[in-house]
Amino acid sequence: MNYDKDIRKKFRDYFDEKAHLWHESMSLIPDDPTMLFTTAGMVQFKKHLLGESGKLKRASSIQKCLRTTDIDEVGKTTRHLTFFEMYGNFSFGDYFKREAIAWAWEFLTDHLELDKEKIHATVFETDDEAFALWEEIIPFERIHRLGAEDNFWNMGDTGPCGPCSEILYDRGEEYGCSLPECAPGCECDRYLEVWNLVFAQYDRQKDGSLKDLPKKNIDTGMGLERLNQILMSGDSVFDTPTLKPLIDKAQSEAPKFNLLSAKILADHSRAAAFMIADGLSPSNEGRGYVLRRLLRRAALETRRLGYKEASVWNYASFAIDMMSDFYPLLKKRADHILLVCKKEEEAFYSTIESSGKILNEYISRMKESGQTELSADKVFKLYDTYGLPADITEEILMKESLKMDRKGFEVLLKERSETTDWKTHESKESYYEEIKDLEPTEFVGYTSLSSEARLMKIIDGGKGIVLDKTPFYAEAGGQAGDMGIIQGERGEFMVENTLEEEGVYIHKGSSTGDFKEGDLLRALVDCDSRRASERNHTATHILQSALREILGDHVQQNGSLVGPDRLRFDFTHPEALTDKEIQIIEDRVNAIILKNLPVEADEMSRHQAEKKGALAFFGGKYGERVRAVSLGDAGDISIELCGGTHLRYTGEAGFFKIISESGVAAGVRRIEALTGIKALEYVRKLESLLNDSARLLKTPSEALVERIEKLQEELKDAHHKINSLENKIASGGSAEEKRVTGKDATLIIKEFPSVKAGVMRGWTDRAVNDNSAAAFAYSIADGKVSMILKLPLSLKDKYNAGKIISEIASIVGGKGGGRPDMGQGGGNEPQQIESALIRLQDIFQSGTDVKM
RNA sequence: GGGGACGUAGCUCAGUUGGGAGAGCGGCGGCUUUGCAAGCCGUAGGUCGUGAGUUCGAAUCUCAUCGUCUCCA
Repeated sequence: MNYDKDIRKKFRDYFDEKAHLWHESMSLIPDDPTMLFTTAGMVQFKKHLLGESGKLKRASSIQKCLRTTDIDEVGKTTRHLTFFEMYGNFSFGDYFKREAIAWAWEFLTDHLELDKEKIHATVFETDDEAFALWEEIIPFERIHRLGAEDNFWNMGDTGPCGPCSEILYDRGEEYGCSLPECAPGCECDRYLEVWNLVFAQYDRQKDGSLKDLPKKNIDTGMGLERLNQILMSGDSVFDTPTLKPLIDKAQSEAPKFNLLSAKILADHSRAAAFMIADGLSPSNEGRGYVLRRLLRRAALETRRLGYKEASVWNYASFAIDMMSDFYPLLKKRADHILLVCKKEEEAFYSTIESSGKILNEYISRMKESGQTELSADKVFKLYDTYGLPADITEEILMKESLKMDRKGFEVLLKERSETTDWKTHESKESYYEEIKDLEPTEFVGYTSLSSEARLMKIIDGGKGIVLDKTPFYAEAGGQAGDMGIIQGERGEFMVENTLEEEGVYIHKGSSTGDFKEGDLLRALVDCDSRRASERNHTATHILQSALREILGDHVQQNGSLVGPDRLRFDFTHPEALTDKEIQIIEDRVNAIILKNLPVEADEMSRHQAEKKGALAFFGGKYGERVRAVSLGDAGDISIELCGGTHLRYTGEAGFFKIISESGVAAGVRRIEALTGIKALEYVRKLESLLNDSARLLKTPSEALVERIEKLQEELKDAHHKINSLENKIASGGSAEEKRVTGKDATLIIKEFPSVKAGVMRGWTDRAVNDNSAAAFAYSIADGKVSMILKLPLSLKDKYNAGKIISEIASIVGGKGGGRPDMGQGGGNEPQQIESALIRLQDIFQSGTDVKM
């Protein structure tokens, strides 16, 4: 038996037979921005479990999941993983405890032939119903009542919750902790939790009390790796078909094998591959940071395994090969995944290098002062600010026969993680409560831009209205929602945006006049902005096809935004586009537009669309019936699954112009472009900019560049000339200089016209050098005095220029300072300059230093 | 969402309580030399991220802003 493949099939078949609707695994990245990742099979059915179900009664799935709460346990225990798959069957107000228990039992014992004698069950301490149901199957000694911590499930502080029942497998005493009290519920490895059956029967109120749910749900989850482990009698989840080969690979290839590192690497590289496949990029915040952390932890382990260069990608690649039978997306995006891994590893290595430099400074300082242990706060600073893992710090220190305060570091780390507050984005506004009883809106906007409609409900305090049918396109698939107007007999509603929730279209905006439910209205989409959006949307499809044609098939959509003003398209590509490439792409897109090819949208089955080779955006959700938009005759330019609205012929897009190309993340580029009138306006703006510039420079626009180059040169020349002239003025005209014979040296004083401080400095330098005298320069401009005093070497020990200038400056109402041989200062009372000069001469004549 | 650090020459960076914008590599010119990342001399190259403020004076201090790096469930 192929433990992996065959069991997947058995599971699906078993629940198919029990009339469950099979659901493909959803993305690891849920739509819900308050959730970091898909952490369980139920995430896909969250709405159904909350009682928002439509017709769906029974469902089953194998869901890819990611959990990082126990990331530090991975590899150390027999059962923790960050990425795992979960079998699950679900009932929404349909069957309940009896079936859930009986089927789980039947599947495990009849279909997978687990040893019946070794199966235990746990139930919530007060759940007599579940206990009785189990008693029909297994002897009561193997049924255990456990408390809320193990056997009561909550979705949140309020909402659906209920007791659960876990099926455990007794692996035998040799895996136990050998404590006398060892029993199901114990932390040790003897009783392995296989399958958790959740009986969602209550609705927790705000006051904490429990109310019976009108529709009770079943939510079950069984870890695929754990099940395989039992079936294969493996010691841990790493002894299963999707992880063991990665360990073996490390054993045969790594320069320095150790099992723990291999396990961590196996888990993390696999998780990273899946995350990237689902469109995530490493970043320093939110979900992207979790990916970065996984990749960096993996990279650290490759170092422990003796690798000297980036090699996580090598393991990710192997994981992709093993898993792409079930997750074809992995294979499809393999190049991109490996590229992202490599880039992130390289980034990690360069971080280590630059933070290593700082560590080296610490080390040389330690050696100077004879310290042997690096303090905890330094270790922490290196880690927290410069990204140098403590393990690497220790490794480097050890080479220098030094130590670090690891305990102190860990204390700081703990303090740190306790004080942080980590939130994901705010939950997007939901109108679910207000619209849950409404029928889905009929959308007529593919074929028409206006429609008679009946007002079904006014929501959001009058800022939203729902109709029975509408021509307004709701924000989806990157295309912006429509704007327009809804007219009634007693007023108008200006629609600013259109949203959709559960099939109900919500027109957002403001009303002038009076509306009430049941009114017959006329809905009119703003034609211009809709057309503008359509131009951009069709152009996006053309752009995608041109990119694939010109850059290669590795180009995959990684997000897009289509509004009336512009379009934005993100796609996978390893490097920045050259100007030449951008031009070729622009040319190609415009060529397709000019051919005026037909754009057609057809509804078909998903299977049919796949057969035609339609491109599906990887993060998109598609049901069984899909809409395929094809460009060109029989879709020879492109076919994409798309619910958006489009032009009828490509020619309607008008002029297409790329306005920017930039990077979004490693391996992901972003193109922004304009179509139609907007593109024309853009070019016009450039044109007038050019014309204005040309007019200002009094030159034909063709000669603009040449003219600017010439002007720049002239400007530079002029600067040089001014500089040398100012210096000449400064050095010449000795008549303006005043010489005062001091006690220890001559003092030369000179007044400058308004010039830069640099010129005065230059003069003082020369004056001091040529005459071995002290030099004082000053100038008066804009009601301010500025001055410089420079002393010859011979006065170095007796006089302090900084201090002298400080006193002189105070006379003119300012401050000053500097070094012993040179001081600068100034003030804003030029009328006092004479007394300042007198004081200065006084100092030199008397030979007294100024002490402050 | 919250901490921390950094933006100075083409590149890597230095610039020590505010007081002459620097080094190394690279570029260019010359000399020397037929040996692999050669040597010597000279030279150009900077809105010190951007904007405001404090000050006689800001790369340096304060605030804002943009960007990069990094840590945290």
